[in-house]
Amino acid sequence: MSARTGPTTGTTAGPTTGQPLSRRERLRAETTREITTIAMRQMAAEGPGAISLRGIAREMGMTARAIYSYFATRDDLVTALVDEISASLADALEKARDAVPATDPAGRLVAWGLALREWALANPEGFRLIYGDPVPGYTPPDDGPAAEAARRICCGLNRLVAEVHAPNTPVGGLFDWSDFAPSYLAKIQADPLSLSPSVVALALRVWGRLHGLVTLEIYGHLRAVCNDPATLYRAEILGLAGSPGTVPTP
Amino acid sequence: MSARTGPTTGTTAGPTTGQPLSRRERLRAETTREITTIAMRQMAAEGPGAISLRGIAREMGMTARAIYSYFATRDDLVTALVDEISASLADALEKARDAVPATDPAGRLVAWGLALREWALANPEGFRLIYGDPVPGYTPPDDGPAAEAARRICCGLNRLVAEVHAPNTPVGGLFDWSDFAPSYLAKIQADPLSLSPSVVALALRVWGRLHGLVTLEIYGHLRAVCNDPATLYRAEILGLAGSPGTVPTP
DNA sequence: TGTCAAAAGTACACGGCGTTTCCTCAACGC
DNA sequence: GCGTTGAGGAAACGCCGTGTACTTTTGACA
Repeated sequence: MSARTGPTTGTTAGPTTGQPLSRRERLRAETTREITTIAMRQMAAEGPGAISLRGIAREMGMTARAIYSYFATRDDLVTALVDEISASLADALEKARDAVPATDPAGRLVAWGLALREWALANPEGFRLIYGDPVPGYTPPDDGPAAEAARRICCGLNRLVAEVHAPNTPVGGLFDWSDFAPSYLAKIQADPLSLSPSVVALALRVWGRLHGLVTLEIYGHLRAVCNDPATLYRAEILGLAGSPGTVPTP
Repeated sequence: MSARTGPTTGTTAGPTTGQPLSRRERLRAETTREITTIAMRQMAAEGPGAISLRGIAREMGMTARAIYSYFATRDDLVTALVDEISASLADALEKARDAVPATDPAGRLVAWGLALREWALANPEGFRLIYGDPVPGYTPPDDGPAAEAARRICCGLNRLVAEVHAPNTPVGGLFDWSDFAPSYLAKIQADPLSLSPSVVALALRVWGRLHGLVTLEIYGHLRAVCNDPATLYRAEILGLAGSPGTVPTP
C-alpha cells in the first residue's frame, strides 16, 4: 500500500519496468538530489539537529509541502542522508585500501586508517551524523544501506587486521567466539578468510584507537591542545601496522 | 552590573558576607538544586537536546517564568550542568587514581582508565554533554569550571603517563614542544613534574585509545558487535600500562 | 488534443520553545 | 508593624517545527 500511495523514499529509482528514465523521473531524481544536497549543507552549517524540511524548502524556494512528495517524513530524509553518508565513508575506506597493492597488508591498513581521518575531516558533520548524537527524535532503522555500510567498514577492518597479524596473535586478554554478538558472528563467518576471536578483538581495539583520536579531533577537544593532530594520528596508526599494538622506536 | 540586576548563575552561593545562609538563600539553593537535578534527568531520558526550561518547569509544577529567577537564560543552565558534570568526572578519575598507592604508577593509570569507562557508563548523557554534540544552539564559555575540569583531566593523565613511562620514552613519531598549543603548554609547564614532548604526545594517544572505546560503547556502536566491552576495554588498558603501547602476551 | 495522475502551492491545525511584561503576595530586615 | 525585596503566577509575543486538507498546475500518454 505504502509503496503506491506514499512517496518514494527518494533514491529508489525508476518505474517497475527497466526502461530509461522518463523526463518526469529525471526531474524527480534531480529534485531529490537537490533536497539531500541542501540537507547536507544545512547539517554541515548547523549540525545534524538543524535538518528541517521547512528550512530545505525555504532554501529551494519551494513550499514545505513540496518536500513531502519526495520524503514522507523528516525521518525518511534523515535515513536517506545516513545511508548516503555511510556508503560514502565505506567507499572511501575501500578505495584507499585498494590503492595499495595486496602484497603490502600493513600499507593497506595504514591507508585505511589515514583515509578514515581524512574522510572525517572532509565530512565532519557526516561523521557526527553517523557516529555522534543522532538527530533529536530520530531512531535509525536497524537494517538498510546504512547497516550494510557499517558491516562493510567493520568486516573490512577485520580482514586488514587479520592479514597484518598472524592468526592466533596474542593480543592481551583471552577472547572466545561467545564474546561477540551472534548477528555479528553470522556476518564474520560468512567471510572467506578465517578469523580468530583474538584477531576480531584486536580489530575492535584498532577501531577504537582510530575512532578515539578522530572523534577527539572532530569534536574539537584536540584543537585546544595539539597543533598537529595529523602527526599524532600518524604515530598511532603506524604503531598499529607494526606488531600488534607495539609502538615502533623512531 | 549584571551581578546585581540579573539572577545569579545558580551555584554562586550566599551573600557577600561569610554568614550562614539565610532561610531565603537556603530555599534558593534547594530550588536551584532541584532545577539542575531535573535537567539532568531530562537529559538522561531524551538526550542533551531535550533540556528545556519549560519542561523543567512542568515537571516542577511551576511556570516557566519561575526558572528565570534562577537562571537568566537556558544557556546559563546548560553551562551549570556542564560545569557540574565535568567536575564530577574529574573527581571520579582522581579518586580512582588515588585509591592506588603512588608506589604503583601502572596500577594508578589502570585505575584511572577503568574509572573513565565506569563513570561514562554511569553517566552516559553526561558524557555526551561533555564530549559529544553540544546542545543545539549552545556555545560553551571557554573558561570557567568546565575548562578547569578539562585541565585537571588532561594534566592528570599526563602525569600518570609520565610516571609509568621513563622520560624520553620513544613513542613513535618525533614530537616537539611546538607541536602543542601555547595555552596548553602554559598549563603543562606549570606542572612540577617535568614532561617531555614525547610523553605528552603519548598521553594524548592514550587518551584517544580510551576515549575511542568508551565513545563507541556509549553511542551503541559496540553493542551490536561485542557482548563484553569490559573485557575489550581491559585488554586495551592493560596494554597501556605495560611498556608504551605494547600489548602483553597472555 | 484531451484525459489522468503526479507535483507543487495555499492555508491551516497543533504543538513546542525561549523570553518578556505585568502583577500578586509572602517573607525579610528594620 | 511596615516598607522593601524577591519569588512566582498568568498571559502573551514571536518564532520554529511536523504534518494535513484542498486546490491548481503540469507533464505523460493515448
